[in-house]
Amino acid sequence: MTPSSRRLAATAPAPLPEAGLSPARRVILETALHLFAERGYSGTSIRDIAAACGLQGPTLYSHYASKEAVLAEILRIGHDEHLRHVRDALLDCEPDPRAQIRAWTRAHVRFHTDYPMLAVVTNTELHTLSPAALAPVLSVRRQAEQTLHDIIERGRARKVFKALDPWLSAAAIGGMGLRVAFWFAPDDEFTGEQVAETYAEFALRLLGARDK
Amino acid sequence: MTPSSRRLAATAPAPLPEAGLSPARRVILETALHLFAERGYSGTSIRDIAAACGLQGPTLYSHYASKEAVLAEILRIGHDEHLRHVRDALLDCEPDPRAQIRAWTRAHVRFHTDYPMLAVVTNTELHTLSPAALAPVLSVRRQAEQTLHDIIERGRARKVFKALDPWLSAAAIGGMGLRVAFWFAPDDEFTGEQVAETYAEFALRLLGARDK
DNA sequence: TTGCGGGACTAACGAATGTTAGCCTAACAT
DNA sequence: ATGTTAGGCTAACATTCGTTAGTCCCGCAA
Repeated sequence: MTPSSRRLAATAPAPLPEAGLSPARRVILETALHLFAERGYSGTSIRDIAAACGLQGPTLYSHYASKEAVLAEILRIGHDEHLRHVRDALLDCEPDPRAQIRAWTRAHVRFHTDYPMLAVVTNTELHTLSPAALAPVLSVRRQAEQTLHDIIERGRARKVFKALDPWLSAAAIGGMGLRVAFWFAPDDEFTGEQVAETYAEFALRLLGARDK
Repeated sequence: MTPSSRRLAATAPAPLPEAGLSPARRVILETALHLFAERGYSGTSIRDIAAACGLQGPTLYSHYASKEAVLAEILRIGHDEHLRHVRDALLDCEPDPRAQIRAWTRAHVRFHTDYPMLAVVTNTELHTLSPAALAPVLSVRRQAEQTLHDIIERGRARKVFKALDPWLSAAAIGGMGLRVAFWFAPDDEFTGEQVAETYAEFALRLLGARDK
């Protein structure tokens, strides 16, 4: 919502939450993530990425088979991390649907505040992937969405939510969280925690959650 | 939120809500809009657009000075139409902040359901514009946002909203509406009207609106 | 000392990019 | 008939694209 000449507010990518990457691969991935987030995948050339790493273009092919392979790994890491966020949040959470919505939304938002570039690329460049590379990523995505749908359905069945349409409720909660990645910056007026907390309350209100 | 191999659900652009376009320009703009929405600006070549119009590449330069000029006009139309939506909605609306939030959100969402491709490009490719071309578009964007902020502030002052942070509330309402353009399709389970109506209710709940 | 592999390099390929220049045709008002 | 204009064409430009091939160098194990 906040207009600016930049595509997203964050100015540097957070370290990738992925173990087992060789140092060279890590540098390439994080540099590519930075450029993809700011200029988009098609707007970034292999030579752009290499130059920002202090390398020559063809050198990247010692580490990745193609430009698309770089994007595919970024998208995989992004979706894995998002799913891990929401799954972990639900694991240590009371079984009350209100607590679960709170936990899910907080985790969802925290992913977008803590990894804004990863989140932006994850959500804007999905379509760029070839169908073969896309399938496993979409599967992870669906799992994260399913957890939210399940919580809403359960809350409705127990009459703790006076939700309007459950599918639209999930779309709204997911959508408002997605957008955070574009305007959030670490040195903002808000901390990631504050945004997450507030959005969790928004989600509960939106679902018509009964007071505890 | 709905995963698919396509970037957005809509399959064809709605006719551009702009009078005074020569027939040739209109065809070019709508074709370019279609391609930009699906593949992005950088992922679409001037020859792609021309071919989809049944033309040769260089012919486009009889109508637009550059590829960027095509995008600039699309973005201008998109932002103008969005602002017109929310402004018109507020004009025939009672002065009650609840009615105004309802009207604003409905208009916001309707823009995204009725012109999904325009909305997607408008929100995805803003950053691609050069600073000179960007400035007037950003100005329009700010006006639309300001109307929402004003309503929220007014509702808080009159104690009809028990809003949490007003800026975050606006970001959440705007963000959940933005996202609609990506999953909405005209032959969906929902009509645009239903989505708009539901999201308007979401907005009121999110703001903690007192019952009338 | 030798062998080897990781990681970097340059040169080069064919294709595609945005754009310019120059020309042709059909329609229409004078 | 004439001039004008809108709208189209082909040829060609310099540049950049993703990618491949082949080479070199450095560190380390045998």
